[in-house]
Amino acid sequence: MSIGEVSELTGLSAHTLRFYEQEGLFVEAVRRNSAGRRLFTEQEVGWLRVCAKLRSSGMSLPDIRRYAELAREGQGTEAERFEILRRHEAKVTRQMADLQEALDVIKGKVALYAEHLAAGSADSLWRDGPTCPSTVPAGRQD
Amino acid sequence: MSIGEVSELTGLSAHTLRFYEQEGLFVEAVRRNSAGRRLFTEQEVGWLRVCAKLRSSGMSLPDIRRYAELAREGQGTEAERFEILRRHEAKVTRQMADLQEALDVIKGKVALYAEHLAAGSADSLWRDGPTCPSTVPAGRQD
DNA sequence: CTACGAGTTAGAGCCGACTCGAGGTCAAAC
DNA sequence: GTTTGACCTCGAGTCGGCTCTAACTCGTAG
Repeated sequence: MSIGEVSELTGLSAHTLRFYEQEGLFVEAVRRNSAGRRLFTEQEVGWLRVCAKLRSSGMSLPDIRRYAELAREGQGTEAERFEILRRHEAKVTRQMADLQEALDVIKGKVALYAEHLAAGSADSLWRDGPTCPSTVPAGRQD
Repeated sequence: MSIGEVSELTGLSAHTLRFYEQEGLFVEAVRRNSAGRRLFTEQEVGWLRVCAKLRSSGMSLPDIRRYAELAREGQGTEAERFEILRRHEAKVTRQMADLQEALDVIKGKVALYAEHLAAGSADSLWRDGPTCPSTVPAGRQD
């Protein structure tokens, strides 16, 4: 497969694929054809898809590289690879919890605004005009 | 409250607080004492905590600034503030889904390794020595 | 034959959000 | 009266991960 095809299949730009090769993210050296163009295997596409997930969940390139290095070395490195994965799993789980916390705050504010806006539009049914300055309650609304 | 106290309370560094002021993230101009030092109110601490959540969930500084500007303008801007919040809520929800997808992939691999390692250690009970080269099965394990 | 499209390299540039450093002011403690 | 520590401003530096550019090489189609 050419770099363009792999780019299509993985959603990673050709630039990024070359960059990843340079960064040592591939498990095996990328093969080339007679003209020096990269040739990718299905297996590499699979690996790149995994890489994409690791990246999108915040694993750093050095960590992915380390993992790839271990996979390259093969047998005997499983324990460390496992460790890397478990650490990342924990990290992502934390991330999700943080995000959920933020989401709760945001939802709280959204609900507040929804209420406020509903009340506002109810108001404008009673009074006349949108610029009517109503009594502003104690706390500023931000 | 001094910048140091607010830093404590919000978890944002003093550098970051000054930076945020400069970036126009505060709803009102930050007050100063006679010596030119910043004085913060409880309200501002509350807002900064919200900012921290917005940031940690990936809202950009320009978006937070916009929101703060609208809050500063006060009445009549609620609808747009609401919109900003709803858009961000949707974004965070998407983020969580993506993260969950990545987490599923990672968990799948973790499970695979757990299995593999359990089998490996079972092997080493039967054979003698850790470097014994067993028959490598078809697919490379990465 | 030449134009096109898809690839190649090395290296520079970009972006957001901090983060840090230098050099200075001020108030209170010793 | 000087030392400490917390603060100030301004501007530069950092970081990761791309992203883009320029100049070049191929192989094929018209």
